[in-house]
Amino acid sequence: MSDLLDRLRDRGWRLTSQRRVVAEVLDGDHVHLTADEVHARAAERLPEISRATVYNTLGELVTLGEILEVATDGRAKRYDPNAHRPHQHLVCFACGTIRDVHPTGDPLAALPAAERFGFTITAAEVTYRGLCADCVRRSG
Amino acid sequence: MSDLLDRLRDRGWRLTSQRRVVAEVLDGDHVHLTADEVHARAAERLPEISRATVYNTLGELVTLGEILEVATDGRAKRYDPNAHRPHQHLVCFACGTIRDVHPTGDPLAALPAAERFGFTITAAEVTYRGLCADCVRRSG
DNA sequence: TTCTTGACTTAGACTGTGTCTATCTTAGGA
DNA sequence: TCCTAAGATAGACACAGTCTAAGTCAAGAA
Ligand SMILES: [Mn+2]
Ligand SMILES: [Mn+2]
Ligand SMILES: [Zn+2]
Ligand SMILES: [Zn+2]
Repeated sequence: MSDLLDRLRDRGWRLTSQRRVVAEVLDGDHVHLTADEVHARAAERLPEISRATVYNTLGELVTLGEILEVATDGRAKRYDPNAHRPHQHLVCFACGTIRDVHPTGDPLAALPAAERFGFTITAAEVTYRGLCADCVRRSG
Repeated sequence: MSDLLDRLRDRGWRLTSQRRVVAEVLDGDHVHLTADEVHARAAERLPEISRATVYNTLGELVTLGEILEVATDGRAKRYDPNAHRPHQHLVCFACGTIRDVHPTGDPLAALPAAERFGFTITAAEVTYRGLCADCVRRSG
C-alpha cells in the first residue's frame, strides 16, 4: 500500500489526505467497490471528502494502471485494486458478490480466425455467473 | 420476424402497433441497439411512440427470452435479437461496433474447481476487445 | 520559517440512462 | 357495437457520473 503511495509520489502526484484515504480504502483482496462505496468508507476517516474528489482520484488511478474499472452489471462501475495480476470475475446472481478467479489457458485461443472479422484483438474479459454457496443454501 | 409476433400472440400478448414496430426495429444480424436507438428508429415509423413504451416492451421481450440485454461498456445497455443461438461479443475499442462471435469449446471448462469458491456456476460471458479493420486503418 | 502558486478539493448544477405514476387510449372478447 | 383490463403516454423522479467556478493547501523557493 505505501509502495503504491511511493509510486504515485514518484510520478509527481501531490499527496493529499483525500488521495491517501482513497488508496487505503482500496487495499485488500477481492475488493470491488463502487465509487459511492469508496466515498462512504473514505468519509468515515475524512468526513468532508467530496464525491467529485473520489471520482477524480479513481479516474486517475485507472489511468495510471494502479486499479481496474469493472462493469459487471448495468449498475455502478466497480473499482479493483488487483491490477497487477490478470484475472477474471465470478459473480453471484443473487447477492452480487464478486470474486477474482484465474482460468487456465488463454481465452483468446478459443476464437478462430474466421470469427475475428478482421479485428486486431487484444483482450478477452470473462464473467462467470452463478450462485454462491450462501445463496444456494438460502434458496433451498 | 412474424414468427416472433406469432409466438408473442400465443403467449397472450396484445399486438399493438407500438410492440410491432419495436419488434421490427430489432430484426437482423449483429443488431445491438440501445433503448434510445430503438426508440429513434421506431419513431420514424410511429412518431408518437414514447420512451416508456420502448423500455416496457424491451423489458418484456427480455423476460420472455426473445431478446438479450447486453452491457459491454459502462454506458447504455444494448438489446440483441439473437437470443436463439448462444454467442459472445467482439467490441471495437475505438468505434464501439459489436459483432456476434462463436468461440470453440466451453469457457466454463477453463475454470478449475479450486477457483470456483463453492459457487454453482451456470454461465460464462466473454467480451473480446480490439480494433476493427476500419479503425486500424484510420489510426495508422 | 514563511511565502507563493498552481495543483487539488469542494458544492452543487447538470447530463445520460432508466424507472415510476397518474391518466388516457385501445385491442379484442362478449 | 360496447366494455374493460391491458397497454400507452407525459413527465416527474432516481441514480451514476461529469463539469464548473470558487476556495484551499502541498510543497518548492527564498
Ligand atoms: Mn477483480
Ligand atoms: Mn449479440
Ligand atoms: Zn450470493
Ligand atoms: Zn472500430
